[in-house]
Amino acid sequence: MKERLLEKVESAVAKLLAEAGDSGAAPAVSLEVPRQAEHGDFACNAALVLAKRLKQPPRQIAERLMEALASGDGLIERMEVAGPGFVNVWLAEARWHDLLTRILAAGPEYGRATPETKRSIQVEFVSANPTGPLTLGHGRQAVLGDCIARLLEAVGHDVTREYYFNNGGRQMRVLGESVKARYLEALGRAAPPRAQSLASPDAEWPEQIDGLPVVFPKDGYQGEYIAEIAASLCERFGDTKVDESAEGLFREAAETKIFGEIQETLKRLDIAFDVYTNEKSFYDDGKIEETIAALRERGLVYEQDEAVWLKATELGLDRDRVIVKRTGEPTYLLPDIAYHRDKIRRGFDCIIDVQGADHIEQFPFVRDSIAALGADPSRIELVMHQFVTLTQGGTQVKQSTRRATYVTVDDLIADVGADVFRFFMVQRRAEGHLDFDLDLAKDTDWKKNPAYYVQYAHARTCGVERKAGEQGIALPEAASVDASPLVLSEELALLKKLAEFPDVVSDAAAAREPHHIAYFLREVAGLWNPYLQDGVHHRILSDDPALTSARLGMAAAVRTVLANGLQLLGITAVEQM
RNA sequence: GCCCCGGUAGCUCAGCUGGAUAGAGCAGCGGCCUUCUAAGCCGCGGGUCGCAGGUUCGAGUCCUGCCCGGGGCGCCA
Repeated sequence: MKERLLEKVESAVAKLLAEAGDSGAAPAVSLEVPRQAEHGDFACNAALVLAKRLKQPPRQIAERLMEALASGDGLIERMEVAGPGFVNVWLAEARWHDLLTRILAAGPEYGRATPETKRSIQVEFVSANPTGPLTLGHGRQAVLGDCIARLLEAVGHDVTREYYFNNGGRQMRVLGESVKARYLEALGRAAPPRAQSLASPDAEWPEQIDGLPVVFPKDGYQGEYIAEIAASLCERFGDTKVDESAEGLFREAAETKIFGEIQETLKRLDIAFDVYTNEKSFYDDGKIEETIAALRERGLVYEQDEAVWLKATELGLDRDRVIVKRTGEPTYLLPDIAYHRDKIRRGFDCIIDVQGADHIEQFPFVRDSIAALGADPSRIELVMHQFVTLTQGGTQVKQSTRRATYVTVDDLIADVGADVFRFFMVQRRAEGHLDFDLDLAKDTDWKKNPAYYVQYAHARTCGVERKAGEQGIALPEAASVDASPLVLSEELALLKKLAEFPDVVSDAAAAREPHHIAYFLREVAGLWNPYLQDGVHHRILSDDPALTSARLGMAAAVRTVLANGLQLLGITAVEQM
């Protein structure tokens, strides 16, 4: 519909340019759905864009554009020149009625697209190290990354979801030490540090308490889950592992257990990764050495203060960075460069890193380093997101990662369910802070909850269709539905809204911004729920068979769009509530 | 001090890569509705789009400077 109109506009523009003897490339013109319905179904800015090229007042060009657009093909109902030189266009009602057939025929495919060039895209997200349960920040990233992946799939690309985690560094060593300390404490071989010592990094830290050594690391993981892992080791092994190193059994036991739980959490959110990559593998297969050698060959590496540095200033960055510490252990940066190099080599056309605001500083170093090693940096994108705050009863809920007194993704899923969780996490644009309103999310009467509002619109539609079935009314076939009885303004408004869906999807995919889908669905539900509710002025199931059939067709079209949109957000399109 | 992200209605936020009179939900107030599934409809109030310049036919949107909030600036990840 819009495409047909756009084609007409483009050829009209070409005609005007040709008449003016201008053989240059035609400028990009847009067709927008105006904010106000009085401005037509579409507003075209072509005359404004052309004004300079043709050296004529925009309104005058708009008049000529209208003449060029006028033809008897039944697409356009009427046009007007408005404002500074917009051409407002109203399409013939019958064209909107055609749309209904198209939506019903497309079904689950409506809104999906086939790209001009199919690309292979990797989306890396979550990537939390297995040191504890997923936090709300991870939860936001999980939903964001998965929705971006779903959008890219919907517009026809090959998508790989990947999770990268670090299981080699200091963090994991501290994890092992924390578990071992709790193990020894459980066996009475060590004393737990005092609460006030744990509360603050500056607090006093006695080496012994009541004659027992304090072995818990100062920056150890304080969460209850650590003690639970230790307790299960006690149960399995008794005191036979007191001499085992923290690096070995304890670290591995913790990693296995915690990573398993993270995967369970992701499963609850209906998120499945295709590939898990860990840092250790790059040590094992020599990619770390290879990367450092390549950087060295490019003259980007030097040694100073017994450490190995990356000469990032030579790449135009603001400072150099250590890539191998004095201890001989690489920093996080080096494996990250090796990892991204590996991604490029795996042949993805596009690599999308989804990262939290605390990680973004790292990105230019990685990107510019692998660019220096010959990779095309335009193939790597960063999608950044800000943190999540939790509000309950009008005040912020305090989160402390250090003390492990934070609300986890699992906690919230248990409270509000995966569907509401996903909706709330994806409904804001990523660059902004996200305020998770717990009261709203778990509102039991569901009056204000936007997630339920959309789901309900879908369920309610299914309800009407069920009722039609009970009354022996056949649901219309896509090919045979006659939508012409749909003449009410609210019905046409709905059809026009549904027509926007494919554009909304492709724009959201191109911008990597799934929140547009959430807003769009809210708008559709905002038109549809009132329509259904007002069963006095317009009932779907009426005495008039033609009208009933048309309205059932519209209901099916709305249901289709809601279901397809919810699918893009990974939210269940429930049939009954 | 430097870098990144925000600042739009009482609150939480959209604003489609520069378009017309800046929108939604919630909260408040006043009416109506009782239904195909409850969560419905209409109206009202509420805004110097952080501030000041600039770019142009046109700026919430782009540029510059400043103010406020968050995050970062490690031989942590």
